[in-house]
Amino acid sequence: MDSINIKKLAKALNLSTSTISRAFRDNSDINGDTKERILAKAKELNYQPNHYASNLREQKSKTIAVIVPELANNYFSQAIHGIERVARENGYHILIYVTDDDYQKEVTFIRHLHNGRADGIIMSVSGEANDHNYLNKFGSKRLPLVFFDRIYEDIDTPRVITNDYDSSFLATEHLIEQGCKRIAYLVVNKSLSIGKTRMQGYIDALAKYRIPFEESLIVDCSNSYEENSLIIKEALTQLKPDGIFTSVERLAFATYYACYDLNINIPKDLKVISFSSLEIAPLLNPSLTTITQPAIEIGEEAAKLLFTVLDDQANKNRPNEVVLTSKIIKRNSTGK
Amino acid sequence: MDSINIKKLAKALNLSTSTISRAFRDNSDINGDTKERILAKAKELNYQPNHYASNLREQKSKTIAVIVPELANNYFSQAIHGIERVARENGYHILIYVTDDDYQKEVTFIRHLHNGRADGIIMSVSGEANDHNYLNKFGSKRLPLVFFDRIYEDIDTPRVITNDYDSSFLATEHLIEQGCKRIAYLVVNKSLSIGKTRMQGYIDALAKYRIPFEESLIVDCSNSYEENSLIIKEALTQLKPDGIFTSVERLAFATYYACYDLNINIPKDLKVISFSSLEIAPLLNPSLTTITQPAIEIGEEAAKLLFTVLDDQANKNRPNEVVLTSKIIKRNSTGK
DNA sequence: TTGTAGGCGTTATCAA
DNA sequence: TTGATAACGCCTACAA
Repeated sequence: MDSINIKKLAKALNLSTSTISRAFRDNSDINGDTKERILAKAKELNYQPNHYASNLREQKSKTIAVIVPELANNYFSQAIHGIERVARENGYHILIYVTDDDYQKEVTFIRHLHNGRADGIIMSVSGEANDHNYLNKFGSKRLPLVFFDRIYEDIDTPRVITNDYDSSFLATEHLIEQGCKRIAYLVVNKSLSIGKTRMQGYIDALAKYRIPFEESLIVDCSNSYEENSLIIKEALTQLKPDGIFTSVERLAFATYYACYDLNINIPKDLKVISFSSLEIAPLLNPSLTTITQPAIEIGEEAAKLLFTVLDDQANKNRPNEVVLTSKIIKRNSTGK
Repeated sequence: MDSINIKKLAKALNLSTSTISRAFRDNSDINGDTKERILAKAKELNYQPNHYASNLREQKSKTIAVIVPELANNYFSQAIHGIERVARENGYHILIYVTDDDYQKEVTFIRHLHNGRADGIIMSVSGEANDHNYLNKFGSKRLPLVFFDRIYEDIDTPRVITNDYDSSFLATEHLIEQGCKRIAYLVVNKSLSIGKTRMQGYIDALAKYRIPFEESLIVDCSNSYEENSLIIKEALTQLKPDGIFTSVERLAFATYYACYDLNINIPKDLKVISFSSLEIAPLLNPSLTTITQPAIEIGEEAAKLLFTVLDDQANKNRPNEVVLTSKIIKRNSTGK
């Protein structure tokens, strides 16, 4: 074995391992010269304290795990970017787990992470329709956990969310002001809290303008591109809406494709607004009116919140909920 | 300390720690009943072998590190998705590092990773203009490393790339066939190998059609959105190209924005083709002709290649280079 | 088939 | 200021 470790470095310098160790720690009593000598030699030999040994000894990993439903999505990649930045600044590393919206994977990941691999978890959940109680099974041993965006309301843990209700209300209102009378709401799973909250804004905005709520205009979509394509085309031809509000970005894309195929003109025949973090929304044909969530900032806030908890296990004086504000950006897809 | 470990589990079951350990390993001699009893109790008590202790003992981490220049980019998030999938299937976890195209960060990450934290590295490089030799400093202790997309040609390590030269040649040829006579090539850093390879295809295609190569039509862009906007607008007004070929996705977006501002009609006044993995290229205004790299597959191949190396340190019978094929998808931005 | 014991590389405690 | 030593939790060679 030719790899370098603290013992070899100690021998090379005629010092003890404890002295070497001290050179790498800040608060230790150590002679300045000795420290420099050690660090110089360490650099020369490419020595770095073994991470696993340190972790084992110190019982922490300086690592946080990020669990997301999907990656090929502007929102989540931006959020991860934000998390990565804050983590890095704090000397932490991030592990990425993608559930593909599979509840079982989420459970497996979370269980697994409780083996000391991570000090904390940031998660956007996948299993709202399932049993969340598995998170309580860990009791006091549960890792610090922060939710963002998609959360379990019945689990008591800090969370970063956006003002979805308000945004949905305003989005619906915007469509109404632009002349829409039959507005369909496209959602991936309406029983999920994020779908529900966003839907409530839609319902209440309709009420404000005394537009009767029609159950059939709530279109429940799936995670499959092909299925959604069929569902949306059928909705467009059967329900004949003049406005569409989609709760997630990819349903807006699917709507665009469907309209291209069906020769429906956006915005003349149909106005479209969507939750989306797509940076090139202005380049779409037509440019897409969006409710834009501050994705990077959400990631940053989630990471900061987690670090607050990590720094401060005892003291519970930390916010339990951070609410960020989304912006409606009006573009041509809802023009007159 | 209320946390569970192998000793407590052993005591709870009146067994020795070695027996417990064996229950979690596949190839060990252990009584079937005992094993079941142990696993059941482990589940009950939420016990999992401590990852850091195992790693320390076994000298491997079952973790691979992925280093990319940026995350908010369809290409890289798709590639990571592919890597994640293959890693997961092999029981590996992935750590993500984003360099923001900063060479120094790359060096720091790589150095750091050599402390045992990861068993291997998959990287798309950031520092082609800099000194790559730092990678050789590790000698035989260097972690198994696989490059994808952006590589250092002078470092001997397996790589996954696409047929960039051919694609560029065909892309340029396509523009010529569509009637372009003055084709500008937009690149982020033309001294980088990926820029160079792609540029050579462009140059050779021009030559085939006896179109004189003009140095000024190579437009060197930056990483800043604002700067690029200025550079591209100036190029459009000064050079008056009738075709633009961009070596990376975001330069195509910048070109679109510039054309909107300058009232240049794509494709009538200017035809645009770009390397891009954007799934919604058909939804752009106008729909964008792309050279689409198989990003997810690239990630998968890179991961597979790394696992080949990990499984097979001694035997050098593994491919050193995997070349995947990109597809040109013709859309309206290069229409007549 | 199960148990005992030593060591993976580090750091904290204590003594020098 | 430095050194010796024990311990973090696990795995494996060896013994029983």
